[in-house]
Amino acid sequence: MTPKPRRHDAEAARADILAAALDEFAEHGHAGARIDRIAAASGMSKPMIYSYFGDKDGLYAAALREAYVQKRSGEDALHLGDLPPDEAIRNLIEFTLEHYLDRPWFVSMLNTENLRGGETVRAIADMTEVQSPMLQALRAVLARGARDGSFRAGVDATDLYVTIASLCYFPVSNRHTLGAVFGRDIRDPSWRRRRVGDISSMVLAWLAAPK
Amino acid sequence: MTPKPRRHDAEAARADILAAALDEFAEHGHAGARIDRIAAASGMSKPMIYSYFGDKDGLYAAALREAYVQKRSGEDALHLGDLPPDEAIRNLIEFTLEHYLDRPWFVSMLNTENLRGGETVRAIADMTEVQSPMLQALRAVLARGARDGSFRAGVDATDLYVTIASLCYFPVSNRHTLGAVFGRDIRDPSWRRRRVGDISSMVLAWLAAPK
Amino acid sequence: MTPKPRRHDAEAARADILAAALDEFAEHGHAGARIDRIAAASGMSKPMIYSYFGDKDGLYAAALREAYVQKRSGEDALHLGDLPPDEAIRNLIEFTLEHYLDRPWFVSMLNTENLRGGETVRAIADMTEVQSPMLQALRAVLARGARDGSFRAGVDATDLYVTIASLCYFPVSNRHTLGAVFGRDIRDPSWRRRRVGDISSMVLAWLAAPK
Amino acid sequence: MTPKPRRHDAEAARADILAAALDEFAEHGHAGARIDRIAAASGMSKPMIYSYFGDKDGLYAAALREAYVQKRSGEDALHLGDLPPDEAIRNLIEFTLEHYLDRPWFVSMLNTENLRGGETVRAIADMTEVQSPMLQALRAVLARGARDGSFRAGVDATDLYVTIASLCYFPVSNRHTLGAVFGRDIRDPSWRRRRVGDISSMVLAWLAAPK
DNA sequence: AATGAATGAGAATTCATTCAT
DNA sequence: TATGAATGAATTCTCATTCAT
Repeated sequence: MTPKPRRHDAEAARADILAAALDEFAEHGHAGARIDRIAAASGMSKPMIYSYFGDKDGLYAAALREAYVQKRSGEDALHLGDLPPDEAIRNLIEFTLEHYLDRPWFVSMLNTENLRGGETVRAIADMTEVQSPMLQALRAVLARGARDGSFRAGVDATDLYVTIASLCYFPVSNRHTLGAVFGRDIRDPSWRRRRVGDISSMVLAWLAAPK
Repeated sequence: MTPKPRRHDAEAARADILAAALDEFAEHGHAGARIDRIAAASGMSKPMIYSYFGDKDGLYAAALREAYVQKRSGEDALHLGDLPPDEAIRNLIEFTLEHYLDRPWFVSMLNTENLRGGETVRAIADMTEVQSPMLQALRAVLARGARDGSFRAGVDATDLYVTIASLCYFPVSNRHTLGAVFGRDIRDPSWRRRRVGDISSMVLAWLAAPK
Repeated sequence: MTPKPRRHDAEAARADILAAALDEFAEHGHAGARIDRIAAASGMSKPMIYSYFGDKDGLYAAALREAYVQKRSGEDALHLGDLPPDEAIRNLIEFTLEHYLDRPWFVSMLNTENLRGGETVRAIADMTEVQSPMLQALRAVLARGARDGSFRAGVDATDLYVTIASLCYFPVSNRHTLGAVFGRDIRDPSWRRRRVGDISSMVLAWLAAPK
Repeated sequence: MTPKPRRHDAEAARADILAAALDEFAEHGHAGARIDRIAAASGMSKPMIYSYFGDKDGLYAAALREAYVQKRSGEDALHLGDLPPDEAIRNLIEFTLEHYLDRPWFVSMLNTENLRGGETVRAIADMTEVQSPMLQALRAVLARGARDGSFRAGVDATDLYVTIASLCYFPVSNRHTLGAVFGRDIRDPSWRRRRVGDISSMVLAWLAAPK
């Protein structure tokens, strides 16, 4: 009768819960998410969840944060600094769209949080920090592009980031309404390919144009 | 306390309920919306709401439809056909952004519906029809532009619409997360002005470019 | 513009409502009955119903009374006094079973009222009176039978009535549970025919037996 | 006021709820039953009830089933096989009447279910099975009686069962209307005694008669 | 330490009944 | 007067959260 080996692995438990929470909040929104389902999906008991995350809002905040963290780690892997300016932009665009498409919970979490008025992002102290490396990298790319003449000067990195995000986000975020109203779905590979091309050329033209 | 006098006007009642519902669903999402609050805000009793709209889902569907209908009536008022092609595009962009900004419930309703997987838009039979006049108008504008040389040929109207919507939607839809993460808010008039300019020039450049 | 001829026929309206109420209460019981459905089925507006019958309980009481009244008028038509004793009994049995089967609301109303503890029958002042003609007729039949030797003396009319009612009521009242549990249904003509025979012979044997 | 201590015993909780439900449904019918009252009577919270039984219908079905199960366990205890045929019948009659009288919820549940059209019994898969032991026992008794000459041959066990049930059920089921209309109540001991005698002699005469 | 069992505080929905025209 | 419109007061059912073992 050896005692059942305890899975003293608090880290893994936390991660399991978080993953399940991300899915649940993304799929149902904040109000629609169910702690019961998160427990079932993560294989943890509800009291465990509460002991790790305090309450539903705490869990939600952790999930939201996790979404940002994962996005950032993807962006880090791009190594924009190693590429020629226009290729860096093209890669960023492609990565952004892929990321949105492959991780539906990211877009959904942002939607959910914005629906809620941003209460929670604002409360997560270090959010700005999570994004700043990307902005810095972008700034460097813009500077290099300006220097080598491929971009005009004076482009704001945040504006650029917002532009790219806008063009990639909307067709993913709104894919259901677009599908119903226009019969268009970003997941259709041919439209998607064309769209990536259009977005890239649009953004690069805008960066190039001697306004 | 004298009891509130009962008004007998079905049409007005329906409209009041719908307006309140639009606000409520937009502000809290589908699951977070409360019939109680809609009743209070519209000045109607809950049973009336149920008698007019069946159930929460029915009310939600009516509100979503109403959002689209109002958008369309704004688009109709643009009379794109009466303007030179590039001005038509500029006007459409400005209108789109204004509309999103002035009627926060529109963007929120779309977000909510997409969060829900589009179940409801798909069920509203005539949704495609609501949008088609805009597409036809755009097609005409594109044709005129191609004829007079200001636009290249072969641009798809839906692509154009999606592009404009993307660029206008994201900064509004995501204003809270953008605010927290980048300190940028579309409602800041100066950024907004610059943004409209950027969007217009970007779109027009893309339409003009002999790809 | 001749004025729309008013249907000054309060009697007919009352009767329509009552018929609909009988069906509704019988089919759904007291708590399950819906005034809305009664209004729809009778073609009368709800305020009309209230003005005629006061409230739901008033309507229920009226419907219950109506059920008894109709039963009695059927019994009156039997003219038991004109038949030889054993034939009178046989006719009564047959009539009772037919009546139960053909007017499902009768059995259902009795069930409903008993489920409610008889509160309402007790409140309907003249209920005893409704039944007494039948009892008197039965008493006469029993007396004639005793005199001509076909029945034993000393049989109580109420006991006889209860016996007959018991045997006819149960297979109708409980037809659904009997159907599910025994696969027996009184509406199957062959079982029904046999059953009437069995009941008759059982009752007559019991009346005949010099105990 | 100290909070009620929570008991942790699923089995007992289920049983308590079921007992309370049986009383409630029997006393008020399906539509008239109140989950609130069942919760109060059983000392459980409403959510527990829902977690054990799903919804009101589920609870009702469980209660109905329980009524049948308890009846059957009473029947099993009769050991009809150990008694001379006529005594077996007499015992069954007495048991049946007693059971109906002592457990008012049994008759009421059957009434309620029949009022509802038997929807639920039909859905309870194994209902037929619950009754078949009784039928088999009766068949054996009839066979023995036929063999030893006390009963005629060819009597159908189901018919016999229905006959006995009819005679015992009606005065109990309809005790309130009978009381109001005839002033007769089965709970009056002297009538009851006479009635049991009458029923027994009637049934035995019917079984004996060489038709 | 883990978790099955439990619940308070809502939330959607219904229905007998009454206004107000 | 007749009735479409309206609602107070339940009622069923849910869900985040906490016991108690």
